[in-house]
Amino acid sequence: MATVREAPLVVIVGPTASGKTGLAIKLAKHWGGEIISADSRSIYRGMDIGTAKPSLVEQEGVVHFGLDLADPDQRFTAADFKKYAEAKIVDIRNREKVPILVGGTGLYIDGVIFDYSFDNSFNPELRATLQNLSAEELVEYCNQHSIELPQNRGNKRHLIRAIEIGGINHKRNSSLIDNCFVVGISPSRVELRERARQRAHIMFSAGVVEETIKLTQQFDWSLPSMSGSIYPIINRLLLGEISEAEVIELAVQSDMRLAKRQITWFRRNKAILWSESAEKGYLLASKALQAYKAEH
RNA sequence: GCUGGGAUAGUGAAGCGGUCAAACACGGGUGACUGUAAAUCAUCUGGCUCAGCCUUCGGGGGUUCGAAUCCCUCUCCCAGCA
Repeated sequence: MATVREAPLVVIVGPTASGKTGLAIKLAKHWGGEIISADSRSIYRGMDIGTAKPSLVEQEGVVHFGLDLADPDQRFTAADFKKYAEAKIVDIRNREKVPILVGGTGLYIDGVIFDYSFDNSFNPELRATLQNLSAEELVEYCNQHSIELPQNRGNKRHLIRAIEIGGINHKRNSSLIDNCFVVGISPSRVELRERARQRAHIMFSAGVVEETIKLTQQFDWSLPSMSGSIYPIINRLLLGEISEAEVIELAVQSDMRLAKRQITWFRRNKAILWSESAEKGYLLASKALQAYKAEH
């Protein structure tokens, strides 16, 4: 019987506005943990309020990694995140703390916990050229070059990626990495909607509009980092197209759609221990950590 | 009170005698997605005992083989005149 020397990797997943962040901080404070955020938007510097990034005050003194890793005009990928997170996990464990990976970006999470082998080819010129072709033409291209097609033939982005790597990446693991457990928070849709609405209001009083203005002065809307989040919606307010009340509605709507995609992604993961609330998720994670601590 | 315009599925909006359960957009559901992923895409969206059937196009009544589409009437909206 090999004894577990290292702390387990606690993973917390769930849709946006499910209360993951608060739960992770509570866990970290109680069990001596440090947090690694797995959120494809919180990695950007200067995008704080609009991405619901926990402020220093909200972090309650808990060490947070995964925040402010790149500028909005820098390229940062799931593979970059994987490398970064793995290093941090080692680092945290070396200091005998509990690593807590928390986030809603499924690809980031799975990259780490299923040890994805990302294909490192990246060809910006090819992408730019291919971008001018229609989905049908891209499918035709794949057929001519006998490149395996992605599931959705209407998805240009996936089609271009398939051409770039010469097919579909089939290196899949179905089992989790060792010494790791995953807790999923899945509140009801009504509750999520309510939380999203409250959050949108808070963003306004915290100054998202000012933050958006600052971002628009520095960055182009065509950047990947500038898509999604609440920023494009606020921009419509700045352009006088919609009112603040409409911004709230649209923000809630886009959050709910995001939540749906996140839930769909995570549902595939059979290893997740689901809880309908952050409170229950806390209990679940604590139980597992208790077992680990007992061995020490 | 008179004269014109209008009432269509969750919302907006086409249709203007048959091929209409009714275009399209939005909203909503489901799903895909291993180096853009808060992205990108697919699919469904009146009901049902679902290759068929049933109930819909403000209400009621007609015309017609056949109406959301034509006529009459009622109700409610909007514009102009009183």
